[in-house]
Amino acid sequence: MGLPILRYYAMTNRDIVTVLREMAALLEMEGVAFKPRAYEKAAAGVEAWDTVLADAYKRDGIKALKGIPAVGRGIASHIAELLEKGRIKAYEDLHKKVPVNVTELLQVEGVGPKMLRTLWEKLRVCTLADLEMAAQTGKIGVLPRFGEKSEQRILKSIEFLRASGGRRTLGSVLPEVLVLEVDIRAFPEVSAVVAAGSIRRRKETVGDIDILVASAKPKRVTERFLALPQIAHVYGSGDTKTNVRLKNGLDCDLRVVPPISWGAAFQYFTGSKDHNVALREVAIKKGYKLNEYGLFKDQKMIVGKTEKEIYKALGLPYIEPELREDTGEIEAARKNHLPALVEYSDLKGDLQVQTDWTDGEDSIEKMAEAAMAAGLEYIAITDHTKSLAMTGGADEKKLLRQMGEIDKLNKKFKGKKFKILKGAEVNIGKDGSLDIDDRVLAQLDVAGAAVHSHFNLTRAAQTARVIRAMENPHIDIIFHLTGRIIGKRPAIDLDIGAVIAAAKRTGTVLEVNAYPDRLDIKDEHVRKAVASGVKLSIDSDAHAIAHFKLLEYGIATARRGWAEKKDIINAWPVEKMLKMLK
DNA sequence: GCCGTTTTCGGCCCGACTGTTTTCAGTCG
Repeated sequence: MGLPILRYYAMTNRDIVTVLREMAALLEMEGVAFKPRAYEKAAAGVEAWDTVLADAYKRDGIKALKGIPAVGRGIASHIAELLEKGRIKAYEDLHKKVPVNVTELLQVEGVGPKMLRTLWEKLRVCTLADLEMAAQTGKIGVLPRFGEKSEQRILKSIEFLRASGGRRTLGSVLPEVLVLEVDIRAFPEVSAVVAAGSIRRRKETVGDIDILVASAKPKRVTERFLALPQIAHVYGSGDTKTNVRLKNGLDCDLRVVPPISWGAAFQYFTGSKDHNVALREVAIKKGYKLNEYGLFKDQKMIVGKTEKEIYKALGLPYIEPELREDTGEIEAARKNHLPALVEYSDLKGDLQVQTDWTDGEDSIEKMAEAAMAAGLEYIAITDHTKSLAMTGGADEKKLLRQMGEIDKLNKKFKGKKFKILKGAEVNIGKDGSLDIDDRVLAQLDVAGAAVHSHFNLTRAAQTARVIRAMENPHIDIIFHLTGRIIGKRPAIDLDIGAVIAAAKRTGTVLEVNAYPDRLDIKDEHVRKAVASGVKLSIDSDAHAIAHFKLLEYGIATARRGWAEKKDIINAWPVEKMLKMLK
């Protein structure tokens, strides 16, 4: 892994974040006060900022950098130096003092900046390989304030680090978590159990599982938990807090709290960390102290039983978990401007459904029946088009034939409150052209278009291509705009601002694809689209009857992007929805 | 180094667990 200072050109936001994080750690090693946290916050600010800083800086200079939250004069000038020269002198000076591979080594659980400093001073540990070697040869256990157990723990952490490889999609984790919840709920001493953390906030990927339990007998609960068959390794376990690795490779925290503190604990362990920090600052300003046991005035507990009463005591309305990312929700709450989020029960239709006419598993009729059973009132059949030959993509003739089949089925379903709409997932070519003739597109109820190839064009080319598809007078929706597959394929390089502006101008809807590996467009793009007045659809992209339940993940993504029912066209009745389309 | 419903100076979130300690520093969330 090369150090960031070696990349002289094309400095990405990610590179900047990495350098700022390293500076935070290096300052911490030096024992410098407060600065580490300032650099951490600035790194988080850049991470959440989605304009390309290299471009913004070229255009607007240092001003573009100081607009980022938690970036002030000092760090802005560091970033500018990095963008211009590919290096930061202050970073290099720090790195010279303790020349270790900070980013790599800090991934080792239980190893922090202070330990790294000692390990370097005494043993010249610079890399993960150095650390492993030192631990294996017993050199760490004999250091002051280290011991046999520290050494074993480091080796175990390195092993896990190599084995796991990071976060998993919410969709792949949630079903397993629900099983775990059921198992724990069966303990007789447990009065409540719930997965908090990023799972409750419905973040698209999950790094670990936070299970919160209310019980008056924490020791007994912990014993039972540690005896569960899902557990692979115990990192640590105390009276109220236990940390384990599950057999599925994920880490899991169990916290047991007394029922009286349930609300405070639920709030605290739901996070996000940044939301909590901001909330505690609100508490301090009001002369309170907020922790996982309650809201306190001096030593006296004011509230703690429910989340609602805590927010209320802080002068705020309840904030939905999906909003708790410290991206303006506390400010919005204070002004009573929180969005009325689209609800999980709000969807009336699904506008992207594949069938056995192309690469789906099931017939149009079966998909329709499954959608009805899922409580929907309409679906659009959107099979692939001819460019996707491997799926048996439809040409104009096949589409017309399918429309006839849909007419027949709609007659059959007459009397039920359900309608099958005629649609297609039209392929967008390299230049933005479409592979279905306009005269046929005009006959569809819902025409979606999507990118399925040429993922590596330049930003300008990708952006122009998608906008050209939007400008077609028949294309109603762009499906899975960026084409990303989480953890496997990066998003195509798009100027999201330009795409959203074009969607607004052309009256094109953007899809929130609910498939857990896609979630495309993602939460922050939803927020931008909504802010620009662009309408969205939340679609399952179902390829089988079981897939309608995936809509939940799309709704979660829309909620995380502050979307309301009025922004989601398939939360509307079918007539109103159709009227909105081109 | 950042930031402002007390503030352009003086603050900066809070608690559990571990290991190596005889009272606490380091790490984590």
